Amino acid sequence: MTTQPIYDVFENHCPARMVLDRLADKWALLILNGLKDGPVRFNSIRRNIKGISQKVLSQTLKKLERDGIISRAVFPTVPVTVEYALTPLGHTLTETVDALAHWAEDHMDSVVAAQQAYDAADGGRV
Amino acid sequence: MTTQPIYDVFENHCPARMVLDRLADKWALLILNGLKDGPVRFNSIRRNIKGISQKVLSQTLKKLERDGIISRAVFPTVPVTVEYALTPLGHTLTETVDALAHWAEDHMDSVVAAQQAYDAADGGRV
DNA sequence: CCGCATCCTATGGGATACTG
DNA sequence: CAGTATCCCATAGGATGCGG
Repeated sequence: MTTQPIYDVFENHCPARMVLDRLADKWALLILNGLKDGPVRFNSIRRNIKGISQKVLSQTLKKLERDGIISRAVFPTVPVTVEYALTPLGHTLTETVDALAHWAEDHMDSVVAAQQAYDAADGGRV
Repeated sequence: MTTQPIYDVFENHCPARMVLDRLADKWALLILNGLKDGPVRFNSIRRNIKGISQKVLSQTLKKLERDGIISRAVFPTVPVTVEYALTPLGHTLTETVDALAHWAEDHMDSVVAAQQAYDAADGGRV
């Protein structure tokens, strides 16, 4: 109890595990990545991220807001306008999230090649 | 223009989206993180990652192997010994994955605080 | 335009038991 | 030790329709 406050993602009940879990979500990662250049409106995000449903977007945004990673601003226009943006806390994430997304784009070829090699060997065993 | 066939994680059918999806998995992230210091045996990984089931571990390892991110080495001892390790490709990921895990550990307090504030406000509205 | 509510299916993932 | 195979349930998440 004295000096055990170091958090560890490998521990089952550590809050850090929970946080990592939130981040380990493709939709969340894509949303965060989409917000890195400034506030974006709901339907704009939705259009940017191909394939996301309105429900999932809504849910994910709310979770991220609850986590203090993004903020939600409502403008009383008619009809209403809502903008989502990264909070300062959220900004500390952009680099990392960006890195992950870029890794995916950069090494995709290698991954696809590896998959084909694997399947051609005995992975595709039937 | 020169290099426009750049893949885009925001595109629905882009392979990069698939790769990101693979990475956006808390178990995969934890496994990769656990392998960053060298080869580890199956049950050892399992013990290190609290709460992972043997089924999920097995599945995730296989996927990562298929993706060429980790390698699997079998030693014909009795009983058999199997070691998992990062491939060169996998090594290019460690920094990023590490960053994500560290972010979770470092900013967990802020996240938890944000959650409580959110719930105390109107998030907990019933 | 923003987003909640509902329905419904597919999948993730835990527990358990068995093989090489 | 290192898995594979089942069973089985909880949840994710798509589709659709309504309300502010």
